[in-house]
Amino acid sequence: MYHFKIFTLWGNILAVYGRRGILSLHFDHTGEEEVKVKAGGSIERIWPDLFTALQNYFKGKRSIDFSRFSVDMKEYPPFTARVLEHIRQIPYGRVCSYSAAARALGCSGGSRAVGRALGRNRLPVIIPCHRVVNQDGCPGGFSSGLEKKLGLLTLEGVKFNELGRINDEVFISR
DNA sequence: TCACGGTCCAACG
DNA sequence: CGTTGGACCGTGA
Repeated sequence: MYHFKIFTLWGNILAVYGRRGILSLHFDHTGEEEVKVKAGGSIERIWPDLFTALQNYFKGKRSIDFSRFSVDMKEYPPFTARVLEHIRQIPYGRVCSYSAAARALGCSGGSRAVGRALGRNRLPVIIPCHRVVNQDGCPGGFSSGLEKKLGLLTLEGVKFNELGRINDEVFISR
């Protein structure tokens, strides 16, 4: 298992990387770990790319796409993994509701289960769980702090109307 | 089994 | 519109 630190406008991020792909991202990382990149693995080809993608993303560069990075989902329970893989397809600056995601996975009525699954996401931004919101356009919850969710959505240009809701056209499905 | 969520819906006022 | 109570579903203990 490798790990390395990434410097962004939103602070330091620690990325943990295994043989199969990225395992987790940790925000607000203030530790002093050295960047560890062992020779011979595939990581040194991947990480400069991830490094710049994240830097550009937090600079506010539009439509940054993280789908080319391989992620390791082996540790997630089956439904959770399916939820995470599914919501990975939500494009930059768009959103979808918890219930629509549940429905798409053949689990209509499982909106709370979807929320619970998203709360276990160890790969924020790369797996954009902040793009899943309540059906009525309200932001919904975020286990690591709602301010972060609002910040990420705002960074992507998502606007909230006077009632604090996201308008219809931003949704890919409801 | 049971309790717990990043929810949803209908029924109020 | 805002609030409230109950129902729904996957996990982990």
